[in-house]
Amino acid sequence: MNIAWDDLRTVMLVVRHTTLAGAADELDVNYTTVSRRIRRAEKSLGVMLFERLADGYRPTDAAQVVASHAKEMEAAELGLRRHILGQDTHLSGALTLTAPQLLISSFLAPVLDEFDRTHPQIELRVLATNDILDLTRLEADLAIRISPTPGDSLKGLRLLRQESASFANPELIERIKADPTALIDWIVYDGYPNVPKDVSADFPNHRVRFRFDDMVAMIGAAQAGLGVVRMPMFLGRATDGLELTPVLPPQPYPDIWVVGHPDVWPSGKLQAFRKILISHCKKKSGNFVS
Amino acid sequence: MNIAWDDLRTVMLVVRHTTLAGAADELDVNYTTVSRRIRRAEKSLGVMLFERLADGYRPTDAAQVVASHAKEMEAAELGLRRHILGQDTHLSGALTLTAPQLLISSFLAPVLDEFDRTHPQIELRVLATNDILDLTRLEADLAIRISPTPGDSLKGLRLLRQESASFANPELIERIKADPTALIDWIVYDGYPNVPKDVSADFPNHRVRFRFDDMVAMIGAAQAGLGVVRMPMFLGRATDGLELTPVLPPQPYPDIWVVGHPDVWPSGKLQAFRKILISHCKKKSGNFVS
DNA sequence: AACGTAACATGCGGAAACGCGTGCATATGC
DNA sequence: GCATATGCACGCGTTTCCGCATGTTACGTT
Repeated sequence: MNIAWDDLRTVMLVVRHTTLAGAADELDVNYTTVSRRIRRAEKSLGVMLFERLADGYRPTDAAQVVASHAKEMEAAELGLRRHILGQDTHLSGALTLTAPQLLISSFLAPVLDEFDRTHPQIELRVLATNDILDLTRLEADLAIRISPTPGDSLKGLRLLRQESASFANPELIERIKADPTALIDWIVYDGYPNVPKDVSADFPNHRVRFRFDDMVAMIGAAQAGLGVVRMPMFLGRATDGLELTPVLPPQPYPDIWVVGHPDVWPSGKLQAFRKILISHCKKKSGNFVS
Repeated sequence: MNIAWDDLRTVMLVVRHTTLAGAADELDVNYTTVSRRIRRAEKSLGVMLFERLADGYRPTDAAQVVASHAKEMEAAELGLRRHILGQDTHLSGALTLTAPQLLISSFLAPVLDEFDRTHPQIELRVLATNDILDLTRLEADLAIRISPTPGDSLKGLRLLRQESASFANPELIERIKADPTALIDWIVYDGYPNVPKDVSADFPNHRVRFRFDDMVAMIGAAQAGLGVVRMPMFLGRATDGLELTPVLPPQPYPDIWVVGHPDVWPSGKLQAFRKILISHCKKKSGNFVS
């Protein structure tokens, strides 16, 4: 009654993906191998783990139990890997960073450039996504986030306090200036689907003209003059064809943080990155407030 | 940066055994394989794990870290195996039982006999030892113990309440009877190295003649007439050549329990064994008290 | 109805992992 | 001081495991 730990891991991944092929991808082996490992696991445990169906493997109750225990094992493995990463002082090898796309293109690019020049031995991988990656699972080593807090069980440093304001293309701004009482069109983000509350009393008439789920698209629409956009100060300033308009006076906006898992935080590579990042933020902090 | 779980397990076992050969035994592979797995683990983790010394592998700090996380993984694996065992209703396959040697030879043998006749498909493995095996680690499925409680986090049933008393060989008993005031020689157990406190007032003079660390040897000495022994009632009664003597009146003694891990407890095989065990205990309970 | 897709099953050849035997170093015992 | 035991390193032959190519089945589309 001895069961190979790798087979338990394989069972877990098949339960998670519901297909041999999916599990095989994550394991970086052929799905045939996954099939054989499942068979071996069933034999060692003396329990049927999956019903073989045309559209995939359906886990039995026993497989769910195996998967839940394997998940605990995986958590321990991740803990180990984080610990080893955190103790690693070498300034070489891979470093994975994640940040919102717009923050990278409009602000972080120089940091990446300087970091790569300073530490050419470190291969920096950047995951530019608005998704919140799971640093506990090491989906990334370090994240730069726009958020009021660093998040549960993560360590963080506040890099920048920032404000938001309203931006539009110059022609639209001229029109508004010419007649402040005319109806002002807004382009708003799905997350905050209304006209901002604190608009200036000088501009009494507003309506939502478009709602977008993507900030890049909103920027394009604003550049085309389709309306006024509320966005972080730094982003409006960094975007060609947009200018500040006093329709919405500057107001608080979630801060920019660099966050990481406490286990990984002390790593030499992460320290090195934070050093360059922080010095860059100090230099540029003026761009983020009025 | 992908590490095979079986390699982590192997590192843990080498840390635990300090030698390749020891780990290999437990893994049931050749020690050459262990050596190769260690090397592979060091390569995947990018860390030295052991100093190769003449008398074994000495773990580095990194190996201790690996081992401690692998231990968490092992705990999860054991949890899984216990759960599967506990859900198993088949009345076939292996069942491992542990009990003190003397309890088996003097009382439990008929239970084993009846169980084997009733369930010939179940291969019963009996670990006759005074050591407290770790049921959490599945060193045994079920234990019969002489103890005041079932023990931490284990489930248990009290099988029998019992008393102890003093026994000696018939000639010695005659001599004591002839002169109750003469000096009485005791053979005592290392765990309780003095003459019992509650000896009868009719026999005022005692001394410890021998101390033993093994009950079987004590019985032999008592049979040879070397002294009086305090032992559980059932044991004295079941031993040829010993008889009850009133030097020490019957007094409380730790109860006999059957204990198991709660995860494993519901298993069909365990239920079947307990059923036979309990009915046997009910029949024989008179042997255990005065 | 024919076709395409997305699953898994199966058979085969090659690569990787394994076990065994041997050799070397160090400690232990007579 | 020599024999023995224990523990690891290394090389070789074997077994096992794996990836690839192909076959099969179910489902959906045209």
